[in-house]
Amino acid sequence: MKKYWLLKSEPDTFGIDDLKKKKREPWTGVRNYQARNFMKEMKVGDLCFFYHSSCEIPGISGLCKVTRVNQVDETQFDPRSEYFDSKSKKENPTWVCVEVGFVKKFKNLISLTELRKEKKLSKMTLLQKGSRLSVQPVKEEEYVFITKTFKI
DNA sequence: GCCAACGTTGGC
DNA sequence: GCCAACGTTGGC
Repeated sequence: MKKYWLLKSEPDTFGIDDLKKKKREPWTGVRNYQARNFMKEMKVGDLCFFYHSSCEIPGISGLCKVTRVNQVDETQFDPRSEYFDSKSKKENPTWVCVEVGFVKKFKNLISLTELRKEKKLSKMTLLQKGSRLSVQPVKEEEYVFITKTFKI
């Protein structure tokens, strides 16, 4: 059963255009257990909305798909990385991630403001008050509604 | 195990 | 840059 997800990224650091250029990218830098656990649930072929956060117009910028699962996030072992984790052991890495591949960039970014206008999306995790998870599940109905409602 | 203090996220 | 909401840390 294919599942749907949403991944947040700051476009100034790594946006949909960067993924388009690189084609594939390991989703490193997640340092929240709940977010990591969702990545552990992902299967190859699952689709993920690519969300731009902390920027001028936050919103969903495109689509990507899971291309590899259970990847070790190497940044946890790099002392120069901002994601370095001194407590993580090579033989049992704390942080694992998935690799994602570019699928498409939406013709128009679906802004957070537009998403909030949709009553059918009111239960969406992204739109809940105080929701900061950088990796979150998206219900199939939500995925279908969004891809049908907006010109992507 | 509680909880205050601190750090981070992310919209505005 | 502000600040609300949430997560983590560490003393007790």
